[in-house]
Amino acid sequence: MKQESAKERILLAAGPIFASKGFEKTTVREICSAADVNVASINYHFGDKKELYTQALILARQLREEQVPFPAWTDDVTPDEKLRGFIALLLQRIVVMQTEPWEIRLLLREVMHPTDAARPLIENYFRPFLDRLMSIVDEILEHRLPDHQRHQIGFSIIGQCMHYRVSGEMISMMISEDEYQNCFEIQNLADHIWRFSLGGLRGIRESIVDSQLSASDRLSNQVPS
Amino acid sequence: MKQESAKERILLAAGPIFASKGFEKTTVREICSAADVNVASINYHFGDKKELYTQALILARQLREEQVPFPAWTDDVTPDEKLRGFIALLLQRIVVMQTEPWEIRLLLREVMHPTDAARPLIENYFRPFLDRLMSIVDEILEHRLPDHQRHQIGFSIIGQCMHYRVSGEMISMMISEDEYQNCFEIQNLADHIWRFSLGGLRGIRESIVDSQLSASDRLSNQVPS
DNA sequence: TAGTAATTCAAACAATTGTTTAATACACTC
DNA sequence: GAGTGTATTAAACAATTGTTTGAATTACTA
Repeated sequence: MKQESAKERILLAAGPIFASKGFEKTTVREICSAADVNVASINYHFGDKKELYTQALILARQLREEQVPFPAWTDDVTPDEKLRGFIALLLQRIVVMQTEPWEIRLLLREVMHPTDAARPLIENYFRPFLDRLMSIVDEILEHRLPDHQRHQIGFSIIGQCMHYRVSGEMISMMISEDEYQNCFEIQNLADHIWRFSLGGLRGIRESIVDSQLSASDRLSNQVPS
Repeated sequence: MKQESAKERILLAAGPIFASKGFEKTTVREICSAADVNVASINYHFGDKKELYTQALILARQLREEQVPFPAWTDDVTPDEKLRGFIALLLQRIVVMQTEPWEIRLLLREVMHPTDAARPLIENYFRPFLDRLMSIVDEILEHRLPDHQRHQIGFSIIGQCMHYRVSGEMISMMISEDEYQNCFEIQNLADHIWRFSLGGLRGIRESIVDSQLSASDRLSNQVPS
């Protein structure tokens, strides 16, 4: 009298396993063991392993169709504080990712190995991050830069965060375990990246002011020689 | 009358294959076929597949050291210029995709998914690289921060560069092809990352000055109540 | 040149993989 | 309740993996 059919149990068991180990390293026997079904069941119900993976991907997408919303900031939150919140959120959701549900992790895995035509999915997930970030940058700079500069700034901030995901293992090997435990927690990292990026932004803002000044110099305020 | 011994041919053949497919997906038979040796040769000369991988990594590092030595800066180069040079060098080493030598791909693979073979790599290759960057940072700040902060700064700069390598695909999805062609050349990126990082460093330097001031306030300049 | 050590080779080995099979158990209809 | 189609099972299968074996060949030395 099991609530879920064998097919459902396989699908539900496969998702998290695929999400954490990927397609290649996941064995059908492991899935069947987790789903408590016979080894032949995958082939009986899904045809083959690949089709099961596809179904798991589809299921993940259905379950996560709606975008995960960003926190809504009230009006009294300063742009600087928003940036701090954004960086912490990015670190939390994409870098650590343990807190993310398996559906997201599975989809993200697909993102990292861009073999399939899952392009729109990628856009849907990452585009809001970048857009949101750039609008915060606009606020901080009190100025909307040309797109390519906005993008470069966005990638500078995202890149700092992503590095802890992409090279996280290497980083943990390069510094002492003690330092890693104490100084590379999410909040520590968010603080540093926040400060570093605020500095970078301020430098850019000042260079804007300079260029504007020099531009107005050239235009209307020629210094008499 | 072959110039290269079987052992050498195996090593030379293994490098590019490991680099393009990774350790798991590379089969010993493929390597042996490429090296034109018997299947048993790997085990005879190297013991097992894993040791061959380690040797290939070591070779990659040696070749890379010879190919791209670090520039020796003269005394009149300012720390800021050194940072600019460092960033450009890093970008040049890791971002260029086409005509990219297998040594880089193999090394970067190890960065993202380190195996046991990564330990000596870190000590001999990556650590000195990070140290170099951090010493430049020390010069710019005219102050040696605690290690964890030096590391975080180093990772912030390296992370910005790495992002264009690791997420290059996603980046090209986020921006128009036109913008990508015109504004994301290596020199453009180096300029931006350089400026952004200089700003970040300046922010940190000022926070040092502030904390030193407030520290001296507390220590020797107590305000009479 | 004879002999010994090092190397190469085809073949087999053991383990793991995804998949198939054929018998059995179950569920449902008439 | 017999019959029929579906579902489950243990076992085997075929393919691939890294590795080992033992004989054959080569290279080197005394």
